[in-house]
Amino acid sequence: MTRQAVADALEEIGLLLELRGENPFKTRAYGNGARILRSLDRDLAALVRSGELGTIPGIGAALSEKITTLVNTGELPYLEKLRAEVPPGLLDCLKIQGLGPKKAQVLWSCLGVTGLDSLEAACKEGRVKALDGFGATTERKLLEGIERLRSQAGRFLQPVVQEAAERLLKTIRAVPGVLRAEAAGSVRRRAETSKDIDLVTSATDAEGVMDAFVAAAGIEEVTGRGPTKCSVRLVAGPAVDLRVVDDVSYPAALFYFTGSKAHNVAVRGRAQRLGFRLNEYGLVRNEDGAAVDCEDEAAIYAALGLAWIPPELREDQAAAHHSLPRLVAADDIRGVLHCHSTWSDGTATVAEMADAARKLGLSYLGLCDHSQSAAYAGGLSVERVVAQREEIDRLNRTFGSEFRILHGIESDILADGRLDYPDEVLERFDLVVGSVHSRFQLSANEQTARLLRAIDNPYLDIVGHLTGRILLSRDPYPLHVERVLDAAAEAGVAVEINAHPERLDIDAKALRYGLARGMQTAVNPDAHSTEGLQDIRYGLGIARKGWCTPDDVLNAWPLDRLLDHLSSRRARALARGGARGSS
DNA sequence: GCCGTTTTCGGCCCGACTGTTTTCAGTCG
Repeated sequence: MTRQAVADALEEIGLLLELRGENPFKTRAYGNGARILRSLDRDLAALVRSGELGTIPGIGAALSEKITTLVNTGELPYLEKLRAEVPPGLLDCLKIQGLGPKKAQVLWSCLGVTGLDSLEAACKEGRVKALDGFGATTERKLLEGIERLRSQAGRFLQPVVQEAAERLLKTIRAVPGVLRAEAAGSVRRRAETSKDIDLVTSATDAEGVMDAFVAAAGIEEVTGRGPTKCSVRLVAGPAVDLRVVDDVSYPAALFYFTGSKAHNVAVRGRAQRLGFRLNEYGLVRNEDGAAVDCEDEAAIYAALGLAWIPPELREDQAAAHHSLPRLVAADDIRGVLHCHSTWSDGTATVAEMADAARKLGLSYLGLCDHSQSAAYAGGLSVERVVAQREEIDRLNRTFGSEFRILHGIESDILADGRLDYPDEVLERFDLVVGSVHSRFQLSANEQTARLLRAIDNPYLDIVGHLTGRILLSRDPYPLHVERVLDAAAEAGVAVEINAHPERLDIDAKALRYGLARGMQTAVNPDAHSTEGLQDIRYGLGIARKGWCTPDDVLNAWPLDRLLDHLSSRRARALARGGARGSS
């Protein structure tokens, strides 16, 4: 059993125990265990074999034994027993914002709620508001929550679909006779979430490819199979469509199944105007019915007088543009800004994070742990800020010129828009990220005023996760996004692309709006572990979808340029603030 | 359930907000 699957099992035990009303510290121990496993950068099976599991802080005798059983046998009787005692649908109910285990337990025991359907019925019949501790508002919010959950059902985050696609492609490419194979659809376009996975391949032996495909690991059921198309559903949830074509048709098929629908319509329209017909099998000249020889996608675009359009841009009007930007790519990234360490809620030490960044070939690491008002995340008091600085200075002396840790902070933006340290503390940081972590329920005007005041603070360098959204789970808070981006562009404050796959905040559309007004950005992994640094690839997808060039991205700049920018930006902002007599 | 240890059991991150109350419990970050 994989580390991820074991972590999921521990997490589920924690939730089931909570629903049974167990000691909260016991349930938390399972949740902690799941988090520890997810951020572990060692081989779990090897840890089990060597008996070192119990030496990991947070993993004691009980968890160690259960993890060992899961790894060795793939099952756990203890978990099966818990599952039998709690209705499975009750876990779905916990995904509703504002409904925790205590209330779910009451709904189950008093009203017989066992899932979203029975909860919806109970709400509509007014039985929920009659319960002690519940009221009409709660009942209404539960119904809204059910509605939102249903509207997002069947969508999956990038780590799920990207990794499944890569794994299946590896299987397909290993089949004899396979010439080309790629992911198409929303996965290739790097959409924030995907409904399903589309794979396109060219092969001399379609049957052989499909045989290997349906035999791949992680497939729950085969839902359809014909001569050119095979559909399956994965254990992880998403459906996968595999299309096998001959190699001549491959470029057109890849183009067609990559979409988006709007992009295909635009390009087909252009083809029509130029006297061609474009479908999933190829590009055909109308006057003589001859197929145009296109050995790859670029040739199709070229035949229509267009440069090849990167899949990330195939959402809107890209086909109407004559020149496309040189999009930022993984190779451009020089460093990371905004990640955490054990000084606050990260799982790796500063030295470990720095080491991981160096191994990725990066030349700087902006460490931005949580600030003092983030008590839940172990935010740094002023004294600990000073101590952390000493540790960072000490480490920097060991690196020489090839690597540098920047001492930053992720400072909470308070409800009134102030940052949560006085200026004399803020000025000591190399880098200040400001983020909203509380008071999401302010009105759009209040939230906007809050962000605008933060942007006016001369010490703020980067706005963190602008809208607070959590994909598939929490909507953005009300905010006049464009007004905030206008102000950030004006003040020279960057707005990050939070690269965590559950956030991807800001989104590509807002990013493009800001960039067009001169705003800068940074692709920030917001990593809480060494592994989390890898999330930068999801942020790059958004950057590219937002038409972002390397010049727009602070962490695509060499360290010298970044440091010059940060110091001159602050000097300008202080001069401006001084002139206005505010701070 | 984990940890640290006064080696047998008590403390475990904590403050703010919401909706329900009339002083608080549940949820969240």
